[in-house]
Amino acid sequence: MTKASRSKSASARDDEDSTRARILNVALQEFSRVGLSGARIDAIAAESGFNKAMIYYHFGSKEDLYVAALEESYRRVRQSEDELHIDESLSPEPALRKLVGASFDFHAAHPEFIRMVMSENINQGEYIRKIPALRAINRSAITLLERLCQRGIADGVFRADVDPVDLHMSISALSFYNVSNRHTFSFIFERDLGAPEVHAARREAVVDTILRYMRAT
Amino acid sequence: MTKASRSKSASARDDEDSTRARILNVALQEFSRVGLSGARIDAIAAESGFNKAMIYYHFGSKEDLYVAALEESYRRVRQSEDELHIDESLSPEPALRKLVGASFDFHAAHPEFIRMVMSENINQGEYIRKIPALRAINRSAITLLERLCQRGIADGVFRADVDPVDLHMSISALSFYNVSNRHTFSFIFERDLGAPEVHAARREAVVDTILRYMRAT
DNA sequence: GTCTATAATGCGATAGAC
DNA sequence: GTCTATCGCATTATAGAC
Repeated sequence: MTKASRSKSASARDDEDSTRARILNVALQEFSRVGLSGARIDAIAAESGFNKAMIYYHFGSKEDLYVAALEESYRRVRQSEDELHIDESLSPEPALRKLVGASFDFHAAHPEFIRMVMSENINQGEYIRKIPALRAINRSAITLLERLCQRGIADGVFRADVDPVDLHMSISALSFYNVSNRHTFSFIFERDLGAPEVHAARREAVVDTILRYMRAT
Repeated sequence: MTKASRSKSASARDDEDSTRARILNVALQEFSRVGLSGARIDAIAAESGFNKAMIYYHFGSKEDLYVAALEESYRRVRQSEDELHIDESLSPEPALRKLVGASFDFHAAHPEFIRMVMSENINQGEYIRKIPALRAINRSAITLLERLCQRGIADGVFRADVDPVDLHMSISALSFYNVSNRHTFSFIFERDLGAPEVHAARREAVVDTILRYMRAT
């Protein structure tokens, strides 16, 4: 959508939101694509249909815009996760199976988020530290796992000695790597991770890995 | 070591190697620290004790220098891996346990390699594709796993339906994430992944995850 | 709020001496 | 092979008009 095609009928407040939102959307794409140092304000201006002055008017600096984009991408993750309701009526094993599969699918569906996180780790977490709100946003995932573990332990189907944060880390690692390292892995092992059969097989392996890890011995 | 402190007594050929090697070392650090777009030729020149012209004389361009650094960092990985001899006299389970632990330790010990790989995935693998030799370098890891799987299946301790590349991917994912996502994860979950107890516990969890995955049912 | 024009500097790359 | 000096463009950021 070019700037010319934007509706001009909204209120001033809506216009302001719309301008900010549009710039933020484009910025998120750009930072995700090439990282903080690789991103170009010129490119964000051109793609958003505004000029550079507008970006500085709304966001102050390139770094502040990056922080806003980083926060926005974590917020979207949370929103997507909230839409996934792990039914408490499901028994623990199928519930965990569903949750791990959803995590794998989510990562696969949001490469731009994975790239933002990679970027920020390249930055050694310098900017995420400026957004304390992100802690609360992410820790709901742990609460969910804690309850699930408790139910599974009570039912005798899960082992009792697993730390939920550790479990979360394993699920994330297996889901994340598949997207984050796609290019180098695909090249080296000549296996196209994007191919549907490969993708499906990998999904099964990941779910299976976690389920076996949790299974009471 | 500053340029002034370098020995001047070596032959011309040695000097050339030394110059190239020194620039390459510094470049590897710089690219690993901030990625291709974040790296500064000025910084590499200053840190190596040479000037920019020397870098262009030996490597041609910033991108060519990056490719050389990328190749060098993969070569070092291989070298380290070669030093790990998985004793064929070990029975399959202890051997796999040792191999996974070594992979975890290796990743933890070489954050600069992990950062190079992250960087290159941000670049969508554009530069690694120019180094076909890297395929051979990495696939020896698969051969090792294949033999190990075969022995374990023959002994009846490993399941028979696991693809070695898939297994390699899981081991890498769990080892890699621990380093690659250290900053964001540590911040969000307020768990210092660098702390010795946390590190050791995570190592155990990773080894255990893979062992349970492979165990014959 | 939004634009054009431009300042100010950063940065990859090279010329030319030794 | 190595240096100094500098080119030339890219890029962040701002001034000032509307």
